[in-house]
Amino acid sequence: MRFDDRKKRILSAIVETYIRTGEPVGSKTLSEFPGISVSPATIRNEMAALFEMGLLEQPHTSAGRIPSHLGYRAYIDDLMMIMPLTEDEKDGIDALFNISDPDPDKLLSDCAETLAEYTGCATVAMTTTPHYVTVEHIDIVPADERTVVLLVIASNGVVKSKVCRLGFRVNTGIADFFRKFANDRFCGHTLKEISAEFVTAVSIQLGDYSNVFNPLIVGIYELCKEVYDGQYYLGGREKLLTYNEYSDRALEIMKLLSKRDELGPVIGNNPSGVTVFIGKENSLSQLSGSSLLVARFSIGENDCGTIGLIGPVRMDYSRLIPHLEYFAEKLGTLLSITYQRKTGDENG
Amino acid sequence: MRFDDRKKRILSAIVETYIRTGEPVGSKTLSEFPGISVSPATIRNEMAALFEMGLLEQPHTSAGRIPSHLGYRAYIDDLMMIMPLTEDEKDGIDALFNISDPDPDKLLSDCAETLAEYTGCATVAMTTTPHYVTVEHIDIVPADERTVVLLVIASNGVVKSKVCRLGFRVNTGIADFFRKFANDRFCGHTLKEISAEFVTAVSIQLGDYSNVFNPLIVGIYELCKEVYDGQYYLGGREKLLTYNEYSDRALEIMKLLSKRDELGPVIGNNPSGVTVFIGKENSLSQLSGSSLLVARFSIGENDCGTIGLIGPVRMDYSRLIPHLEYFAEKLGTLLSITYQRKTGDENG
DNA sequence: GTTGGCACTCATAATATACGAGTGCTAAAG
DNA sequence: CTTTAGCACTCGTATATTATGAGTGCCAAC
Repeated sequence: MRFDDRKKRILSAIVETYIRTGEPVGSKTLSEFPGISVSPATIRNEMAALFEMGLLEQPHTSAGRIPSHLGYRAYIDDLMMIMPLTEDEKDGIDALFNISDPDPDKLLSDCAETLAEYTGCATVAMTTTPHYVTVEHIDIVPADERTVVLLVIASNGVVKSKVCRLGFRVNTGIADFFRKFANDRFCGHTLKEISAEFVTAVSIQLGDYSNVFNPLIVGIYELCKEVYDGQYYLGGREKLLTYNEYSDRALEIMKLLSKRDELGPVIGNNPSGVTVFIGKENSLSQLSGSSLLVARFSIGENDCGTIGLIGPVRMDYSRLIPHLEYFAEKLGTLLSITYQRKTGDENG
Repeated sequence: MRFDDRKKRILSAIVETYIRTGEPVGSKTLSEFPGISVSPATIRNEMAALFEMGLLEQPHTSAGRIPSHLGYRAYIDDLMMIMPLTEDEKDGIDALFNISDPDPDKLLSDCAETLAEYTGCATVAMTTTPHYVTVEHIDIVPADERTVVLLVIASNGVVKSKVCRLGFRVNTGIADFFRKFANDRFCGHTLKEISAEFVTAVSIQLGDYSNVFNPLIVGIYELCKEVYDGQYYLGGREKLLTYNEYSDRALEIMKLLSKRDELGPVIGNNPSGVTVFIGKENSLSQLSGSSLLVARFSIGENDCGTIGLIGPVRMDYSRLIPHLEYFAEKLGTLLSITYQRKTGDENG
């Protein structure tokens, strides 16, 4: 049984119609398609063949056909026509990101929200930090009599700060001492290395001052952890409620999405470009009724995070895939404004 | 018609049973209540009286009664027995907040999430900044060749920082110049005053350097705005899906909650203690099927924010009110660890 | 004032019937 | 060999009908 051209056209028509209407597609409907000019009976024969090939399913005897997971897969891999974004569409998306001086974290959470609004799907946005990233510099800035701001700058350009209140008055001498101490002990170490044990070991080197400086040491640990863990934002989870596929599963999925531990590994380990997981292809059983689209984004050559869409299997792949791709690209571009590392160019 | 003791006991029993079961309560069920030892017929007479008084409603002729909004109001204001939290319960809540060195913003968002988990309601947590709060100090810290960290310290003790990348190399001279300039222009002004116009006016005073320093000036503006706007966090919106009251309204309510513009004013303007809005008492029409509990929290004497619960009108007020109150109290205590202002005590 | 008795209401569930979209198969036409 | 019309069959959905029972309101008796 050959997967000939007419079968392909019929499968495409079924997938596209089902995505649009949510109703099983029958032979009569298909016969009215422009590209398919044969009688319903012929189409029924073809559909029976496609069913044999595992590309279609039948909810019940007297209903039309819907695509199986394999059917979607064939459609996405071979049949679908991806429409490149028009310049107008690109401009529209660009306008959503029109912020003068984006804070990287805020940019990412905004992106999750915007992407959800734009696609009607739930979204995830997360960053990942490579294992080789090290602490490049630590600074401590007296801000108030008993308040300092602690800074950790990582080798990938990420800077995090934290306000620490101390039990004693801070003068420049103390600040200078601690700055030197902290930089000596932490700089050059990878973020991954800086565990609770590592920090304890450093702390005891302060001897009698160990207790006094403990809030600062802990602060450095927390900042390193924050940088290494990266961000994890969700957007538009409530969008799922608009699909009746989720009428009684929405709560379960919404809970799952907020579990970074579960979703993070699934989303974070993907090649560049857009990857599609259709229904049962998802490793998490709770997602078997959903499709997951993920796209990695990068700053220059450095892969640094993922954005993802979660929606019903019956989602508009041909529209969403290029849009997700463009969002990822845009995000990388915007982040590189903030994260471009120092270059040889030193004038200005 | 007197609102005598037996009527009160019957109303209480109806409210409590309805809250527990979600089903209209009938005379037979009530007759089995320990505190009510009269026959169903007598109870029916009393219920007819309570209905006349507007305290009960009847979904249809052959169903039991449910409390009207007035009925809930009477129950909450006069009849309900508030159970003070046991020490065990308090310890349980305290344990949820067991963080060594809380970041204030994170503390608030965690609180929203924890409170939702604890109560099964959707939650809001927000801070408000009084109009009189001023900029106390601005600092600029070179962190990297072209990177500085900008700090704004407000007179209420809130410190916010932001990383700024600049188009030129920063040395201590430039940093010192800008620090002095910024402090001269901004310190002492209320956060409210620092508008876009104010910032533009300051910027042009830099003359030829206006463009060069613009990212920093804008950064200060954004930080001031961030402090003045305060935080707004939501928690556990998906909890609403567990109540069938929301079966078809969940999306609408979930969208409403994320609109800070709409909910903020309603939640932010309340006296201290716990305030209860039952169903139609809410000024937002979308909340007419929900009840809203809000509690203000404060640092020392300074009122500084609100936490709120949103759930079905049929919520367990007698349990939730004291719990919300304790959460607010706890939050104030924990925040005061971070936000305690400098005192006369200078040793250490 | 309280209670048992009883007819009445009405939401819910269960059952029966009708409808129709869509199929698979067969046999005839191309 | 492919395509198509015809037709009996399936089965989910919609509609109508009936039964059930929880709960009420009212009345007369205690």
